[in-house]
Amino acid sequence: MARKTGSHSEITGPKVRDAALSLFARHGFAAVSMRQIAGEVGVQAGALYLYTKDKQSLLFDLMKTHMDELLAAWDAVAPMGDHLAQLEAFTRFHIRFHLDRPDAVFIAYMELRNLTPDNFAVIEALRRRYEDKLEGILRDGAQAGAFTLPDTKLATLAVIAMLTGVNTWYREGGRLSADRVEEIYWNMVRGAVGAGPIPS
Amino acid sequence: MARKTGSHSEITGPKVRDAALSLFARHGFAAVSMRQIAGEVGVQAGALYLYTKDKQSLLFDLMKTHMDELLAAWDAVAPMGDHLAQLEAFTRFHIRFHLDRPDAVFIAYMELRNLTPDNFAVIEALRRRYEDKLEGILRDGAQAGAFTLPDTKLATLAVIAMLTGVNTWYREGGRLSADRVEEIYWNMVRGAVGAGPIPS
DNA sequence: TGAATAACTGAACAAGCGTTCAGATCAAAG
DNA sequence: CTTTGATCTGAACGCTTGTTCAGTTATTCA
Repeated sequence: MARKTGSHSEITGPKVRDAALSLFARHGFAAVSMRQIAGEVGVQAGALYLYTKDKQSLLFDLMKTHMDELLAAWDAVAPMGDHLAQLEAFTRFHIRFHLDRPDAVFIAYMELRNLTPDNFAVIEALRRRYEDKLEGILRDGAQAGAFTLPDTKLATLAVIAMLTGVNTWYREGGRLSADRVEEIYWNMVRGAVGAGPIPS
Repeated sequence: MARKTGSHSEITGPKVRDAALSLFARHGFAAVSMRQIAGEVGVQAGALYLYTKDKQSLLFDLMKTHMDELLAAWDAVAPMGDHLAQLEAFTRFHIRFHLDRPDAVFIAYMELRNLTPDNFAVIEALRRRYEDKLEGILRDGAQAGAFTLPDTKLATLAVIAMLTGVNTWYREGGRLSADRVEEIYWNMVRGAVGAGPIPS
């Protein structure tokens, strides 16, 4: 069964989702046709509309699911320890989570402008909520003297930009393992927030 | 005169360039039609082909010009001082140059996948050459003991990602001046590369 | 086996795409 | 005033787009 009769609001068929994710990431939303997606699934274009209301909903579903998973995954992991440990946990979590889903991350960052205004507002709010997780850690840590930050908001955006950047170059089986990348970036993040030298 | 008879290789008409730059940045290359660009210029679609060979060349020209200007601007500014001064100069230059041309930067980062393989190779090589400027500074500085870097290549990519990220949130007339942003980011970069505490 | 419903096809729709080109229009030069 | 060449129009080209839908096939359940 593709859907409950008369409703498209539930989860889009996994094969359709996977095909759209991969194609949107590779060629961009606007450059991919419904017929290409259908071809990847092994079906005619018309059949896609049993799984999704339209092309826009397909994009929105992908981005919404990604952001929901991101927030849920962090909430499931967010530690209670000292400020430095929290920041380290966030750093490692962000790198790992993003490296595990390069296509979804790519789409979530590059296709924002192809969302309708309503859909954009939803995704933007989720992105903001995620940023706030890090900003909270940095604010509390700065207040407690664990970090030295001239501007908490800018530090938040700078750290996220730096960490997300890993996705642009990391390739599985490359020179460095994901563990080693985490390690190296954690050291750079620690320095950027003025958290003192590396403990021996 | 739009062009020398029989050749499209020279500089694309400025009005066409500007219209394409703005539209590509706002909606994406694939989502913008030649008719939209023509409408912005105040001309019929056919007239665009007096200024550009085809849509792909229009995109390539924009990206190529941007990268050429980026490299030329750095070469015109690159200082000779100590390693820390060089890194500071690069940091400030990168932020300033990118904040001055947000549309071109956006296109150069987002539309790489819409280039033909040949055109992509050209742009990619220029991007690599720019990265090498920073990597040289970091390598020399690390060797001289001015920086503490576990991995020079990763530090290069991390710093560039962090700095380019400014473009995603900076708006003229906002909370912070470009000068102040440079200042704050320079402190974070200094910390990330292990260049010691802020001098009083 | 037969009935019901899910899953899908294949053709059609109007609209828009990049690109070409014969001809109109315009500006400058002789 | 005529000629020349740049500049641009407007229509046309073949093709692709997202989306719909009547009709066919496959699967499930009694």
